[in-house]
Amino acid sequence: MKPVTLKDIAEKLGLSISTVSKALKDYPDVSKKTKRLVKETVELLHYKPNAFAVNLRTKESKTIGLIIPEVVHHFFSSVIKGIIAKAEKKGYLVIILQSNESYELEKKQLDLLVSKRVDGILISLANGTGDFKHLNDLITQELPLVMFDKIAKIVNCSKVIIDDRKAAYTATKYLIDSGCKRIAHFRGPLLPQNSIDRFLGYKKALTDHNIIYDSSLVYILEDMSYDEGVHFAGQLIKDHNDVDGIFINTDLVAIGAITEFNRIGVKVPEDISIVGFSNWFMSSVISPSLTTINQPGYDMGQEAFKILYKEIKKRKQNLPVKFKTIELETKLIKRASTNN
Amino acid sequence: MKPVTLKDIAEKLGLSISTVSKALKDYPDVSKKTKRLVKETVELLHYKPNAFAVNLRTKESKTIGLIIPEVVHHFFSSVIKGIIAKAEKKGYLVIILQSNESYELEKKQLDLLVSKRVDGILISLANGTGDFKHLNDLITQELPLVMFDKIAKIVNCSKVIIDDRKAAYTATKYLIDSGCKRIAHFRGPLLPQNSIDRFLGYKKALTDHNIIYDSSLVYILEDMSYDEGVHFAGQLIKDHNDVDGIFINTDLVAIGAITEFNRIGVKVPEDISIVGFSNWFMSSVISPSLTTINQPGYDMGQEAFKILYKEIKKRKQNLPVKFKTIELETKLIKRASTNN
DNA sequence: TTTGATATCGAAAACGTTTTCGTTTTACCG
DNA sequence: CGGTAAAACGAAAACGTTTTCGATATCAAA
Repeated sequence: MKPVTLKDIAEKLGLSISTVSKALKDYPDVSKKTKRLVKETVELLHYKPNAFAVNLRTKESKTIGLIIPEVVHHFFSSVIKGIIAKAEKKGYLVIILQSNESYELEKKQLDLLVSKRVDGILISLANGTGDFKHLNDLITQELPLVMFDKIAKIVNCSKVIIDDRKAAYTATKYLIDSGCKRIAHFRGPLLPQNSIDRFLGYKKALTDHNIIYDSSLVYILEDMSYDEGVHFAGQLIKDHNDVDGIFINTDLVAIGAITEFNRIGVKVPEDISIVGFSNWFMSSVISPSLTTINQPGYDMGQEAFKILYKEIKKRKQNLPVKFKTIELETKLIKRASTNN
Repeated sequence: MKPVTLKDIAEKLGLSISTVSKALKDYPDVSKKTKRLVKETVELLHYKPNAFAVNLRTKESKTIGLIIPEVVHHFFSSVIKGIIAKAEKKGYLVIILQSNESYELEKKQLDLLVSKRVDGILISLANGTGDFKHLNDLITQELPLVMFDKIAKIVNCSKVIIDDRKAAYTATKYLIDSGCKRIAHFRGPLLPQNSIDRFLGYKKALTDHNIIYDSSLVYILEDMSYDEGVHFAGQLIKDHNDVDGIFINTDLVAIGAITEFNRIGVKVPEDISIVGFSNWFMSSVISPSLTTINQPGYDMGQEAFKILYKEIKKRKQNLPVKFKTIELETKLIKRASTNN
């Protein structure tokens, strides 16, 4: 019941292992006759090359690693889908690991992947990640690495991102244009670049339109959950009864907020307008439906893999690789949680 | 810049490769002194065992494969999370593939995984899968296989499921108990076992409560999407103006239906009560919130991996494995889309 | 000192493939 | 038929580990 090997085929055909191997890879120094013979026998015996041996010999696993903060998440699962779709086309498999937004775990997972000797790594950073040695180590090891969405600008590798700052600016400006004068912001934790950029976009939109920035209107959320949305919506109303708009870092939180406003009788958008971020499917369904920024998860996954794939190929041929950053377009999706 | 190998350590220490290897695995025939020495040098040189070589030698990859119909799906991403959480604890990595509800693709992905020589496979069947040869082949190859959620009863392997029939019965009975007399059913495609079972549960609940089963009230959906929910909700109203309840195969469709009913002025639950299935997060948020059956995705993932892990261990020791089926509890979540 | 036991180590095969390089066979031309 | 070039094949090393089994070193007891 042992699996069939090249040796078995060679013996059955009275050939050498080398010839069989070469026949299968269409080497020019094997006659058409034997090639045909070998391929027939391969079919017959259901031979499958032993991936372990191939890996060892060729020093590549045709496998990449993917680390994301959280799997149960509309945006990230779209990314996953984009990645495995593209990867499959190129003959790569994808190992998925979750950092749970923890720096320690992220480090451990990264280590796991290099031990497994994946050919490259895609990563979206955990909120807890403020130190980047583990990533820089990869780069000095010359292991292809591409960061997407939650990136660190300081790390020298390829990246796939959106312009969070611009998108946040657009979102906030839309609130201003629709008549809001006093606009709050529910932002994410302090470390991640995207929550910083979204905050900066929000702030710039205000000052550009002669609205004084008031730091007491900015709420720092920890885990960006539905429950936090509920909580801070209530809190906001207590703290500031004059707020007429909120730009919220992520849709899930915005949905929590809308639910809470519905419950306590704050009318959206009549009393308070809301713009979210990411365009979760849910956002089109909640009532009132949520105006938000569309974040192209699927495309981001595809692009990230495409870059990684190119870098893997370059490295294999010992060619120099130059890192690049591509920025994907976002779009404001206007719905019912804002006026007009 | 070559990676450090056992040989490097052996040379540096004037030992043999065998001794170094054994020192690292705490063989009893290596002195404490050399063990310490070896381990120090391992730290010093940052030695990491070459996984390819280990795989080849030990004939195992410490990797499992996971095939699901669709990644961007609340239930399935919960399952994924449960699986990788448990797998990580046991030192296993998870390769995820997507069948896109296609039988052909499912077969191809399965093939990919066996070529990669994963140690075991977890699978939830595609809607299009009606033939099971590809699965039975795995079993004769003695490759551990565990099916979950969307299973085939006929395939002889371990399974993790819920009692779809009972759950559907409960859901339908709840509609009846809350006063519905004429209850429609939006079911899934014909092949998958769970859409069959849910239909049977629905039917039995009706007849057990003296409601005549009317096949014209059963709508067969193809891809279980939000859009289908919208479409069939409209259709139902046209076809039967006397319907006062619907049991819908899955929450996403139910949400489409609710949205459509809201739009065309059919009141839920006053005019029509709705019960869904799966308990997507979204269901608690839509208005009216959706009464549904909770399906424990995370637990299902964990259980599935636990069984697979045991089977892998058994096989390794050449012990006989007996297949088992575990059934997880479901729960009716009462919300606002039903009376009372 | 010899013996036997025990502790410590190393040689070597094996896992299955890829690839280089040398050897043999075939074909062709003079 | 001899010679040469091309075509077809095979031997063997290499990838880095694990593990068996035999070899050596150590030490106590006789």
